[in-house]
Amino acid sequence: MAPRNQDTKQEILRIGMDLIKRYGYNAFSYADISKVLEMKNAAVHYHFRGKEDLLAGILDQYLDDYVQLGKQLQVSRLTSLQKLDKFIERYSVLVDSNCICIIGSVASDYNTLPESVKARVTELIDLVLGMVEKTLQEGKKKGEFHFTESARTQALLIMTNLAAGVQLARISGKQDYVQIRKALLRQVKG
Amino acid sequence: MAPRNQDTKQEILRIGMDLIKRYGYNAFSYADISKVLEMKNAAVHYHFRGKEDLLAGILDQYLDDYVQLGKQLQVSRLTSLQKLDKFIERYSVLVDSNCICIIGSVASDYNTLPESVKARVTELIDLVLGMVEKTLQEGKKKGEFHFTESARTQALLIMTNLAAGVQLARISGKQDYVQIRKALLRQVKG
DNA sequence: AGCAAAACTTACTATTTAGTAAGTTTTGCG
DNA sequence: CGCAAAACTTACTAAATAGTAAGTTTTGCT
Repeated sequence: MAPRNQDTKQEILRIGMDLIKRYGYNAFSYADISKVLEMKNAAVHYHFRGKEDLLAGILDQYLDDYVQLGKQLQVSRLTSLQKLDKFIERYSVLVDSNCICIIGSVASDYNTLPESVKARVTELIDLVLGMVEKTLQEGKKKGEFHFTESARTQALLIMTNLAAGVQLARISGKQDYVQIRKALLRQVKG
Repeated sequence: MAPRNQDTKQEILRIGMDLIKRYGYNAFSYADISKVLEMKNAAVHYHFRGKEDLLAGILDQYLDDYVQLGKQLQVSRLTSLQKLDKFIERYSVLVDSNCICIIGSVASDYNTLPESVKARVTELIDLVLGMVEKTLQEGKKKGEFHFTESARTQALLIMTNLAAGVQLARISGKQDYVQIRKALLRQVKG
């Protein structure tokens, strides 16, 4: 049975995020969400005035999610490699669920996004890129990593490999993603 | 003035391709095309029965385009590096025109594409990936390149760096793309 | 010039879309 | 219990969408 009451807003966010990762921002409607919840369109509008607000909510939650992950990693005793792997693991999950990453999804639709959310997309990319860069920097200092590019550039390379890697995997299969994953780890390990 | 007659079909393909690279398959309509041509919706339907057929036509043309490039490179006296650069140059042009590559665009929308065109997307990826792989292989044999991954894997890395690189560039600016471009060239040069 | 095919326009349809206003039910709280 | 706010449903718009059928114009060819 579909959840009710206060959970509904969270459920809408969850379903919306899944739809974006699966089909993209321009390919889902309020009806898609309300059908899953066995509710009416207007119920979704009650929680989020418009699709614009819904997207903003989804991005905000995703931002929070990554801030959370960042804090977790900071207090953990994981090696830099393990931290990087926790990040990469998120992409592997996407491949197995036939999805692409939110960043890649909204980036592809960027020119069609409402102006009010574009800033959030930039913020999200800065956050994720910063996290990877920091982990790389730290790992290099500790002697775990041995890449020659700047940490920022190496983070860019990893991000693009993964983002496009999951996009490719939906078409040509998981094997290509696996190869990319292995190769980028070899790159940073040196 | 908008072109007429036999050129119209080609114009529709050109405009459609531009719209896919700029906004994505799900974010443009027949009206967008007919407006540019100063014609009616039905005129576009005369040349392409449905959006599905239009997409198929666009992908076919893009396939032809790449086959052409492949032949050109084969008979040319360019070094492997110059060949690779001709390929990369296509992505630089995209960045400057606020577009992403067709492959990345349809890959992001893959789950929403009509079944009849999915095979063409696979074909396109195989073709492009094969071209890059071949160039890398050839360059390594000639001593121009010195990468350690298999040519296939290295081609995958380059493709994903470029595809996601142009997606990223629309948001965070050209500078990131330029860094990626430089770095991937350093990678293959060894 | 005449004619047939090609290249359109006119005039629609059915569906989906985001969104709204007003009314009803549910829920938790004093 | 009673009541107010929260969480919905009902019942709609208005606009955009892909698509179609039938009629008109344009074009190239003999």
